Amino acid sequence: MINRLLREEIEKTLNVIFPSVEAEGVTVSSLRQFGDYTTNAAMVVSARVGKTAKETAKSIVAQLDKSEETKKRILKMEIAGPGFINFFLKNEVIVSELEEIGEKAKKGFGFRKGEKINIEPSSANPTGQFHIGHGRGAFYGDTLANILEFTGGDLTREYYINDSRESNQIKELGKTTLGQGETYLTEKLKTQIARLKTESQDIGVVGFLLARIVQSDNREFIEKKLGIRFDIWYSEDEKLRATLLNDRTLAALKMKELVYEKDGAVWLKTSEYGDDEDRVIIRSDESKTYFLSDISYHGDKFARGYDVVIDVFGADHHGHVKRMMAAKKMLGWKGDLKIFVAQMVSLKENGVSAKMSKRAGNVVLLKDLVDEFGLDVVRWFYNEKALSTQMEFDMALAKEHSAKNPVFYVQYAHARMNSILEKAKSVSGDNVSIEAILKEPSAKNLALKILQFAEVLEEIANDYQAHRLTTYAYELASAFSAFYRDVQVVGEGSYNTGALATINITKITLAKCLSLLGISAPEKM
RNA sequence: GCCCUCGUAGCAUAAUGGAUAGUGCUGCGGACUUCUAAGCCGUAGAUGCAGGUUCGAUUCCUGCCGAGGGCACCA
Repeated sequence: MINRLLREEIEKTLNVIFPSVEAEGVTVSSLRQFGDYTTNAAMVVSARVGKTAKETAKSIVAQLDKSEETKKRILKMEIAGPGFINFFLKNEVIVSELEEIGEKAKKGFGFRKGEKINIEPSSANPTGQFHIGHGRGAFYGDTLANILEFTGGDLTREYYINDSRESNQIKELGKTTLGQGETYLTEKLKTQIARLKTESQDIGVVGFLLARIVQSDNREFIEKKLGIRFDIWYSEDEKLRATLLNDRTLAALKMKELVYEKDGAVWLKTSEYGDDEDRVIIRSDESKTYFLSDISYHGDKFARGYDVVIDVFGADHHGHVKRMMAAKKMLGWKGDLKIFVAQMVSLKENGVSAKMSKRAGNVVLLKDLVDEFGLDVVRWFYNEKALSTQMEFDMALAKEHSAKNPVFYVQYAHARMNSILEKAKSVSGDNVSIEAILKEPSAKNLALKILQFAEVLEEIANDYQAHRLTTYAYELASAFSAFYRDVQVVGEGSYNTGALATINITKITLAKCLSLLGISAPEKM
């Protein structure tokens, strides 16, 4: 790929003229006047080599000019602004790159080749249904997993079922089931209680059995309604409690002298490993805390040999990041632990922000969202925002705007491409090359946008900011719209071969974007 | 009080420290005899405040203001 090749060339160049200086990136130029690709390498490096940015740029360009690899591909290089080096590609190079992207968009990229990656979204409690807050982890995690897989990763999508009968949540659920309380009680829960068949009066047992029903309903919702597949449904009760893994974790921590007793409870010395304070792992009533389970669980994940373990936490759990990182250090887990925090989703009604509160009855369920707008709109809605965005959700406004959701723009572009490809089947080609078509600015612009697909995927594979893919998909659709406006593809008796080939690659690329986003790519609309 | 996030136009948001802060909705104004008008073209409108670092700051640092979240032997 051309940006990688240029990057390597610059790296080599810097090695020659400024040894021991790191290379910088090459990216698609923001504006056409700045060439096709651009690099800020000279400006970044200049301070370290004690020259001005422009002098540095001149040296780099002079050295690049000597390279056969560069000469073959670059029409010209310009030094512009404070020291950018802008590259203008030969059209033949754009064509070959385009064809390469067309192939890769089918087969995948290799940025994360061979890495074993485990990803787990924050799971819903076993006490109720998915609300709009849960959508973030679920959709973001799914899209990110798709992208990491498409860029070569060996992915395991995992869902943690926190169904331990020792947990207080489960006990509360049991009380509610037995009519001893009303915690978590909703109309939905009442129907789930009605499905429960047990004679037991033990709150732990009853709560556990009810949680199974709730979790099973949630699982069905995730698979059928959200269309998200998981490779592993990891039951806390089966995998951590029943196997005594929690006990072994505890023993290991004791052996390493990482715990102490205080006030009848067992504490973990997390504060010595970057956490704000020490944490209880065994309560004074001898029951285990959730944190101990979480340590066992993550230890188990790393023991399974993942190079990278990714968690998506809800914002209300962000305090857990430090303690998990502390646990990783303590136990020396090999591999990367990446924890992303999805910010809160709040409600807005009549222009006024409101907290989502089950008690106040103003919870918006994810199910209702999908029923109202359809999965494509909902997935786009979540996928277009960074996890760090504290999004506000206004149901009334969403209804008003859903018909104008950008997802339709992108899907419409795809349907149009398909329509053109279909139409061309009835006529013959005129043998115009892609290179000839590139003389049209909007065609060249579209081609360069397609080349950017590799760049976007590489960025996401590196920094996990999966929402960039929606931005890219929109830009690609937009570049196609301009192309469609300016270039007649199918004429009276023939079609333009180069233009049709361009459309074909565009369609493959756009369809791949949509499929990675979990959104359908309709053939017609 | 302490800790973590976040503050970008009327609204929802984008921007590995880069060139003129991108996009959608809303508003205003256009074009239709043509491969799908769910489309196209034009126009208006934004980085909370004050410093600092840098050739260059929406981005990094400090303080302030504002919003959200967390500070349990709940999860």
